[in-house]
Amino acid sequence: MTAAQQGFPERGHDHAACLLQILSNAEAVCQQHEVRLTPQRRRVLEIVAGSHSPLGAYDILEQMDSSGRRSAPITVYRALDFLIEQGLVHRLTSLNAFTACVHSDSEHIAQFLICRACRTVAELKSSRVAQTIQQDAEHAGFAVDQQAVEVTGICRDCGV
Amino acid sequence: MTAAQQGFPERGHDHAACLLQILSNAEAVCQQHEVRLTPQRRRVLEIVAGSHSPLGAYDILEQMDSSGRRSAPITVYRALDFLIEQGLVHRLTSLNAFTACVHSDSEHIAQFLICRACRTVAELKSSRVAQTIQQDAEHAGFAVDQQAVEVTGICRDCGV
DNA sequence: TCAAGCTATGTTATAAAGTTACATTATAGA
DNA sequence: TCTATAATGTAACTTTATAACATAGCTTGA
Repeated sequence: MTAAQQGFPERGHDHAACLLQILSNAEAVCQQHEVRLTPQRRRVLEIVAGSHSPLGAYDILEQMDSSGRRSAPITVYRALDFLIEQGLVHRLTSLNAFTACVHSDSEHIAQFLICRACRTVAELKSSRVAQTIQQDAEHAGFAVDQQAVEVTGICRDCGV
Repeated sequence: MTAAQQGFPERGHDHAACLLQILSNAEAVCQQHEVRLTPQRRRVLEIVAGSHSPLGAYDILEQMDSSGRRSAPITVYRALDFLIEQGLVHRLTSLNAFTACVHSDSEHIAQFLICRACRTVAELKSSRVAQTIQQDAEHAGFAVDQQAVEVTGICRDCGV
């Protein structure tokens, strides 16, 4: 398991390596799902994965125009929709921002820890949390589809 | 405990009564906190509490202009900020919408069950969920400030 | 191989959600 | 009643997201 896969990334870890891993994983996932990781979608994933803090759609858009030509917002949103569908990117509703999934090699329900000091986001991936929500919701007669758990606070590196 | 206080509201329950309860509770809370529940803030709370499904800021805005004069969005956002601060209203980030708190007489961390069929929202108010998140986050070295748990699915009334 | 159908992208305009900055009015306490 | 603070008004604007329709690009089977 690499640094990126568990809790907060270590400061100064080899991010180029973890980016490569995310991309090669994405290739595999798309092949398995029989969908196309087009250059555009790949580019958006690269940009999102290149940042430890979540990016807004318009932040991504800015980084898209390499050749001076500006893409339209819809282009980014379409790519993001695709990536989210494949489980390669998560949307953080409380921030209106997007972050690359670093566990996409295995099924899971993620929770997000958002540090309000350094803006870094980690996936908690606690099955206890997921199960507790599932059970308590069920007990209230509610059939769960989707869980969105976003926790704001201060990460280890920023706290003291 | 009234219908509004536990799980999903019963269909056809006396909503006028539970609205009154929310408002009288709001009066009490504001008195206790030594803050002012002005007519404007009270009006916004009334509108939000009058709907079982969460309302967007602009939905509230529409219902504000009684005398034909239209208020500016900022008016609604300011009132909402106040109400959220006092714990009288919650914001559902995944919907960009607002809902009146039906438990504001006691401190709690809420989770939200959002029915995607009838759009109704219930507060789960599970301390197990809150504690599990707290513990697992702590274990990852994360100091929690705020939890946002929004669960989408199908409520008892809509599921068969 | 080429045409038909589907998938992806381009283009333009617009909707929806939220904020900034500054002026004015109301309220409470000295 | 004066003053400081809190609340509201007003206008413009930013940010986030989607709609509608046109074009291009793959792919698959006759």
